Amino acid sequence: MYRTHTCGELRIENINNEVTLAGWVQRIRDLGAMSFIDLRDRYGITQLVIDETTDSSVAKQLEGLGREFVIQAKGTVRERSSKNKNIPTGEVEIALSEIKVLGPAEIPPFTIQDDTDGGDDLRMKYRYLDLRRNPVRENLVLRAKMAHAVRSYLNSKDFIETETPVLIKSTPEGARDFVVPSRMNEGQFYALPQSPQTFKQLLMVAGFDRYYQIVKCFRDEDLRADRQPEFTQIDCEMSFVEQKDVLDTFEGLTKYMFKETLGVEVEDFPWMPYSEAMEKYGSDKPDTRFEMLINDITETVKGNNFVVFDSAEYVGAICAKGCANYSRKQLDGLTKWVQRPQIGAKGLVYVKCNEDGSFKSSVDKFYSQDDLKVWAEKVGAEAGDLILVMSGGKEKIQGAIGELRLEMGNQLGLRDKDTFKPLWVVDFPLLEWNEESQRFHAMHHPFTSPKSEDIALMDTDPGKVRANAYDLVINGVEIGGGSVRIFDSAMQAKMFSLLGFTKEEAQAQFGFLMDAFKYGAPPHAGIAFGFDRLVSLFAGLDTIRDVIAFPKNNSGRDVMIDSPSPVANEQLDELNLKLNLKEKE
RNA sequence: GGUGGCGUAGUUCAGUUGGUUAGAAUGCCGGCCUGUCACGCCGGAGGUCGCGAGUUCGAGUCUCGUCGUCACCGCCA
Repeated sequence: MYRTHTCGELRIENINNEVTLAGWVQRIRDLGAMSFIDLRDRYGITQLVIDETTDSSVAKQLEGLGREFVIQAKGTVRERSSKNKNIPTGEVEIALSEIKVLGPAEIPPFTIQDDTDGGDDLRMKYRYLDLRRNPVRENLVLRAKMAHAVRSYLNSKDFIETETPVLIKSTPEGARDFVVPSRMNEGQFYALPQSPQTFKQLLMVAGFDRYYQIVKCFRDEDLRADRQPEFTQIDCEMSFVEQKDVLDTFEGLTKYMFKETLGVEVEDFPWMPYSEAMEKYGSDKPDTRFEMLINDITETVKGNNFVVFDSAEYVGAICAKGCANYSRKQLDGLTKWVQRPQIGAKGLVYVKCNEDGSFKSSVDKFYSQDDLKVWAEKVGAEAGDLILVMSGGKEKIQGAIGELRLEMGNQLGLRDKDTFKPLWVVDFPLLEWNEESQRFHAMHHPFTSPKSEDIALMDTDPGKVRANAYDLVINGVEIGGGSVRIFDSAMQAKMFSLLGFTKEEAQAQFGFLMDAFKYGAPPHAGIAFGFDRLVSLFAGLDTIRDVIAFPKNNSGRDVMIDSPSPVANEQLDELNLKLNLKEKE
C-alpha cells in the first residue's frame, strides 16, 4: 500500500495514528538540527518533521532530496507545537520513521507554486508540471464539475448522449477543415468535424428526439486567446420544438450550471434582437454588464458646416459617466486607440460636459454651446460626463464605437468578472454578403430556417431575411448559438441555391441530408455551447488555454510534444501522398 | 496574409543618449542555524544579451532581415 491517507486529510483527531503518505516534495526547510518537508498531492499539503527524535538513518535519506521528488513517508501524526492556521492540516505534522524516494526529480524549470515564476511558453512546454499548480488544476476540476452538471441536467430531461463520427466528409462551407488522408481510399480524404451538425439532424430524423454530446470539434483557422483548433462543444438537438423550447431548456441548463458549480443565481435571460444589439452595443455579442449605450446622433449633428459629420453616413456617440475630467493626454490616448489598424477609425470627437453646465469639445469651432447641449440631451449626458463621438460608414462605426465602449468599460472598471449578465440575441440575418466570393454566405449555417414571415423575401431581397437563429451571450462572450432547422428538402434545396450551390453540388455535398428529409423529418432545432469558453467565463479567465489540459499555442503547435511534425516517407508512400513544399525566397 | 508588444543568468525582469568588468530578485550549490511553514543569516557558481547581417572607433541599446512567443485585425458557415 503506497499510502493510508492523502496529504490533505489528516487533522488533530488523527494524533498518534501511524500513517503512510505519498506525494511530491513541495519544499524542504532545513533548520540544522531539525528539518521540515512540505509533502504535496492534489488534496493538500502535510508537513513532515525530522528532529532529534528521528532515527538517524531517516535523516540520512534526506541527503539529495529536492523539490518535486516523489516520496513515500511513514510516521506518526502528532500535534504541532507551532501551528499554521493557513492550511487545513496545519495543526498536525508527521514525525518521520521511514522515508523512501519513489521518483527522483530534476530541478524543475519553474517554481510549482500558485504564483509561479514561469512564463507561458515554459509552462506549456512543461505542461505536466504546470498542471501540478493549484490554479491550473482547479480550472480543470471546475471543468469536470461543469461537464458533470451538463450530463446530469440533460440526462434528467431525457436527452440521449450519442457519439458521432470524427472522421467525416470535407465541405466547402464554413471554416477550413482539418483533413485526414485515407490509406484504403487512394487520393481521398476524411475531414474532422467543425461540428456534428448534420449527424445530429440525422439523429432527429432517426427519432432520437433529444440528443446531446460533449464533443471535440475542429477548425483549421488562426487561433486567438479564445480559439483553439480543437475545442469542445456541448452539442444538442431537439425534435418537435420551437425556438422558445430550445431557449428555455438551455437557459435552464445554464442556470443549473451557475448554481451547481459557482453557487450563483442568475436572472432570467432577456431576448435582444440582433438589430438592437448592433444599434445599441455595436456588437452581436453585447456586454450588458454596463450601459453606455450607443446613440445614433447622425441627424442631430448635421448642418453646421462640419464636413466630417455632414458627409458621414452615420454618427454615433457614447456617454462615459463622470469622465469630463479626462486629461488631454487621456483623450489623445483614446484617439490613438481608435486609430489603431485593428479599429481603423479616422478620429474621435469629444464633448466634455463640465460641472458648471458649460461644454468643451474638440469641435467648438462648428458647434455652439446650445448645439452641444442638444447632443448631451440626446445621449443622456449630465454635468461631469464625457461624450465620445465617431462618424463614418454605419456598420464600421457601430463596430468601432462598440469597441470603444468596451475599452471605456474596462477603464472605468465596469466589467466585473464576478457579475454575470446572460442574454439571448435572436433574429439574426439568415445570410450575409461576402465580398470576396461575391455571393451570400449563411450567417449561422446552411441548415438554418428563415423566419416564416420573411420567406417571401428570399426571392426579392435575401439579405433582409431574418433567421430562426439565436446566440447565448454572457458578459460580451459568445457562449453558444443555434437555430431552428430546415426540415423540408425543398426548402433546404432553395437555401443551397441561394448560397450559390448548383443542384449537383448540393446533392454531392449534402444529398444524404436532403434524402433523409424525404423519409419523414420532424421539425427540429438545436444549439451548441462552446464549453471551453463557458468554463473560462466561470473561472474568470480571458483565455481558454488554462481550462484545457494540453492546449496549443498561437501557431497551433503543441510545444510539449512538438506537434505537428513531419512524417516518414514510408507513411506518405502508404497514403500515396507527395509533399509539394514551396521554396522560401 | 496584416498590425503591434516581447525575446538579457535555470526563471521573472532591470539595463539611462550607443561608451569601463551586463545587474536585481528568485532558483541552484556550499556553510551556519531546534519550531519553520515564501524560514533566516553568510558565501559561491551561473550570460552566444534569440539568430544573422548592417551602421559605428565602439551595439544588450540604432537599422534591416529572420526565428520564437503573445495580443489583435483578416479569417472563424
